Amino acid sequence: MSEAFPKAIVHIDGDAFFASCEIAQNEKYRGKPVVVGKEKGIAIAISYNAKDRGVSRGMLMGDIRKICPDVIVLSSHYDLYKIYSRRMYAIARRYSPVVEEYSVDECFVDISQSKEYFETVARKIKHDLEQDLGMTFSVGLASSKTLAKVASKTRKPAGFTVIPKDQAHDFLKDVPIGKVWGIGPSTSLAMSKQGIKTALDYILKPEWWVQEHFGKLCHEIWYELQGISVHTLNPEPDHEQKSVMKTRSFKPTTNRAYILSELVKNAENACAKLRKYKLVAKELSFYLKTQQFSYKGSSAVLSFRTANPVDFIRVIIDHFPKLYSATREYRATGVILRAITPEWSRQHDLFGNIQETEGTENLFRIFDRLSKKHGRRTVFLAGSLQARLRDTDDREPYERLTIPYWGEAV
DNA sequence: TCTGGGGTCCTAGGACCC
DNA sequence: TCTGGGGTCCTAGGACCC
Repeated sequence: MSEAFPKAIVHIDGDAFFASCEIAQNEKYRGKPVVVGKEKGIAIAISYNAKDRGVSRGMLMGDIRKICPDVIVLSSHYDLYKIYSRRMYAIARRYSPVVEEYSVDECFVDISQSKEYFETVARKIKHDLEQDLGMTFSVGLASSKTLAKVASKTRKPAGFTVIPKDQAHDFLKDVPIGKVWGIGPSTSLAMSKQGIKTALDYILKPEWWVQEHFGKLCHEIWYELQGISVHTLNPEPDHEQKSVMKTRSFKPTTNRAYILSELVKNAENACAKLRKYKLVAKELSFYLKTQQFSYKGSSAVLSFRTANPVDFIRVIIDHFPKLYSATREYRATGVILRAITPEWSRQHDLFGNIQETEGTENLFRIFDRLSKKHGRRTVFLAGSLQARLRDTDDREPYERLTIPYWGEAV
């Protein structure tokens, strides 16, 4: 323990992580401009080499080829990135048991218990990561998570930055308040109205003032930026997921039937994801997003757990009239399933709802298998047909079959 | 980043109950 | 009957993150 580091937190950030994983797998790509996202037609991840050539996130593949003809375009392989991610966590755990798996390409490590100099340990972690994984990492060391994040961001890629507590002011005077972890556009705007431009401006405000003008989260950030740790690491290996969501944007429209069918499709896809991971859900919320980016939503709690879209679609159809206005243009819908538990935990309820829903759920499992065999979503509910027609260029005729009790499949 | 998709957490305000 | 004050639970929506 020292003055400079009452706690010692390391933040590790994989540089251009998805692209770096691809390069680590395939040495022939090293040093070349690599872009991941072929399947979506836009750049999801960009190697630093490609970044230097002017490629940016979200850029269309067509435009990328124009400015960078020798670009290597790859599809994304999330399973591969997960493997590298787990290796990253494992390497961090060589140095401390307290590792927070923050995201696929980032983690925090609390090395406060280390006997060596903190900086030496942090450098070793970085060295091991780069040696073993064949890619670079940006690493920050400080006495709080937020400050460690500021540090790792300071130099990229392959940066190594240390912010001792007593030097926080020097670093923060050049950090725009909106770049701080947890301060988004809205808070950033509110702060600039109060004359706060940089992170230093912010921590120089007295505590009472911060509490009076901003919420709990900002109050915590105020401490964190001074190097006083209030955000403890969450070392739970893989805390289970709390929600599953499916959303999709489309060309602005007022077409009621189409919007409803988008919702049905999202519900189907969300349930397919539940079934894939052998999960069931009890709560549903869904929303419509207007052209002006405002949201109108609704939610409901079912009396039983299910992965059957029909159960959720019933609710959606029920609530839809409350939300939809014929005079508004909409650009997206979303379906969120909450209160998620593993399938096997499902209890039978008093009214035997489980039987009823299990019957059709098995049907969906058969559909899942058909889809696996014959390509994505061979079979789906007629309610989402309109949403699906948009996706296919080849209007091949669908065959409809009517299934008793819950309507038509196509 | 004139704006994609998948997540988490916080909070204002209504409903309901003393 | 009208009234005040306070607590809890829930929902809808906001804000942020990667």
